[in-house]
Amino acid sequence: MPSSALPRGAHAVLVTSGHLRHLDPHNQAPPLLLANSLISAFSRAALPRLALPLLRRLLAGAHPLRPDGFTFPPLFRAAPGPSSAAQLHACALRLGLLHPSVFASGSLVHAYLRFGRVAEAYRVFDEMPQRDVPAWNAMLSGLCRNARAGDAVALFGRMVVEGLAGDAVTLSSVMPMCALLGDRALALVMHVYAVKHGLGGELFVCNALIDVYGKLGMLEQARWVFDAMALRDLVTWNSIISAYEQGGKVAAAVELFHGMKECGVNPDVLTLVSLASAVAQCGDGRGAKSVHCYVMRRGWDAGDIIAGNAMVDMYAKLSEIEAAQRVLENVPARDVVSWNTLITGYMQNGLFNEAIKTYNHMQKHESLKPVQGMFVSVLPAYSNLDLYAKCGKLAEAMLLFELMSRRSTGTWNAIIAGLGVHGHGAKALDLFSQMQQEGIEPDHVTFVSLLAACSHAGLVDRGRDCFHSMQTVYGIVPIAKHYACMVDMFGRAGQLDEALEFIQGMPIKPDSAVWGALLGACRIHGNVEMGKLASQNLYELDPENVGYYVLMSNMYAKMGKWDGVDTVRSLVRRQNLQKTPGWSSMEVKGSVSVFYSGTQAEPHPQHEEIQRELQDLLAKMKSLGYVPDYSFVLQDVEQDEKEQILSNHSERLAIAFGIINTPPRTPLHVYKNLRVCGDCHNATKYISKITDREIIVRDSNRFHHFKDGHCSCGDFW
DNA sequence: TTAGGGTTAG
Repeated sequence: MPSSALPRGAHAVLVTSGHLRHLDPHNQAPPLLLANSLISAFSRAALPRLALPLLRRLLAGAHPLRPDGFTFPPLFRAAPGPSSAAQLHACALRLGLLHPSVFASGSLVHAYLRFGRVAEAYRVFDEMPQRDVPAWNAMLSGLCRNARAGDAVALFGRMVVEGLAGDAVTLSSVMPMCALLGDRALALVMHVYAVKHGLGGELFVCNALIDVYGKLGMLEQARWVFDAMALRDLVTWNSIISAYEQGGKVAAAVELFHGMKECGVNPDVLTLVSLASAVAQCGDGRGAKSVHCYVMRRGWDAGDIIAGNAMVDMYAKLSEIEAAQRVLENVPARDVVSWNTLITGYMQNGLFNEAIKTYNHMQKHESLKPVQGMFVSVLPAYSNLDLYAKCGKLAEAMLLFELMSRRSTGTWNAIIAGLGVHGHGAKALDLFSQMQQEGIEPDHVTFVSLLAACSHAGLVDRGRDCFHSMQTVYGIVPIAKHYACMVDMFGRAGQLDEALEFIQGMPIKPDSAVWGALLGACRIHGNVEMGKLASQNLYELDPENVGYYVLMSNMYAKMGKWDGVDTVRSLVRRQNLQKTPGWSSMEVKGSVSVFYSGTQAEPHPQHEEIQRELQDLLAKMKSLGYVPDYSFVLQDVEQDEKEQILSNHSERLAIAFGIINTPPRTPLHVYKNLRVCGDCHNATKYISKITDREIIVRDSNRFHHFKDGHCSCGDFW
């Protein structure tokens, strides 16, 4: 019976029981060759348990054989872990079989890198007397797999310097690094390299190019590569569809999906993952259903965790939370990502209680530890965004905080700051005591939050205590920021003389934040004389900042001191000061739009609509009694132009954009880089009433929560 | 019936 007719298992039994030589008396093949073939076959079948004993049998069996250069590469490939790779490495070295064989060394490099042993791989690679292209490729691809993008690109450079031309494998290994590094120029260079080396038509190279261009947002280039391809496979289609989907061109992504089917290419899980994200992005509920059906028909939702999670994410993004939940319940091997997706979905839809319930459920029933940082990352985000958005939801944020198992100083700082900006000074102080009880060491950031909390809540004495104990108990030397908080605290409470005295007693030079706090307080309380003192210091410390001139001018105007207004204006004119460009951003359906004050060289795509909305609002505001406050305009222009300038402030553009692009009564969240001007502050009160929306503006100073014609900040302008 | 390297992901 010829040995080739034996089933594989029989080979294994024969070989491992020492009957190799007797396997087949008619077979002329030398026993070593036969053994090598078997080792190779087993390792290709990923059966290290069968492959590795063969080596032992060869070396120490009844009839020992000396392995040759062909024996080790498949063994390296089959190594189940780094320690067995190291043992094989030592064995090959002992037998003198490693470095003479480029093949063996190259595959050992690959083996080490599979287990993240970069240093060992480098050592073997550097010791190789000569290296061929596959050896370079093993090193390059391994570095890429270990996310060592910089090293990989550097090594590729070394290869180029040594005059060795890479091949298609080289390029498709290194190309993804451009995306990881976010390096568009490098992507173009690699593309040129590919064309120069005649690899521009290689399937894998093109696929990698499309993927990289897509990830870097270079859709035109991705499309160009795609269109030029003579042969496309599943990966090609997946890459181009994903590129369009990630780039927000969802209609094109869906169209390509149909094109793919017309070409007779069968979609796989990854195709549907992109498609799910595309239909979710364009709010296509019906599309979502058909994507889900497609996935179910193939059983992917039950069998493939990525597909299942993608379905959860899709429904969550469409605010179909119940559907998301149902899908999740049917994902058999739910992991932390699955839960995180659902919880994030709840959060995005404002269902904080559901999020917390789900979180509890996950911990109780799935014995899954939340990824370290899952909530640590969510919480600060919420203290800055959602948390502030819904003052009433502060309780839920606190609950989330309670749920967190490991709380660091940073987490505590976040929740204390969150409480502080909403005026819950006393609660912030309570939490601080709790923090002390738990033995968490506060840092200087904690005290900035605490002092700001005291300031916002008008707790002057408590603030003074904090400032004191910070130094005596914790040995933290106050920095200018702490002093500025103190000045702000005295100032808001109307204790302007205290504030000034405090500044004069400072052991360090007061900076612009300190004087700025005083100026702000002077404006609130209408103290022009002290305001002058503060602004003079500010003009010296921060002469470029027009904001202080605006405040001063506004103050003079409020008091009817028009000559003061003129003086400030001429100061601004004489120095030819340019206002820091103000911008505001707003997030609608997960994408952020940024608006700049005034007319733009490149107007927003919805410019006309936004202007119409603003005009419409202005008319309604005026009918309710709104009077524009031109003291916030320093430009010397006609009155109607001033009105135009005011209503084109970036925060108003953002608000108008939000009104146009969200359903009625959806709360609007605006972030502004500068302080909201007094006129916009007033206007936003009216807008909140007219549109019956909550409008939350986070400016460089604080949160403003507008609702039903009022603002939570309580400042009067 | 003898050998090493490659592209897409929630």
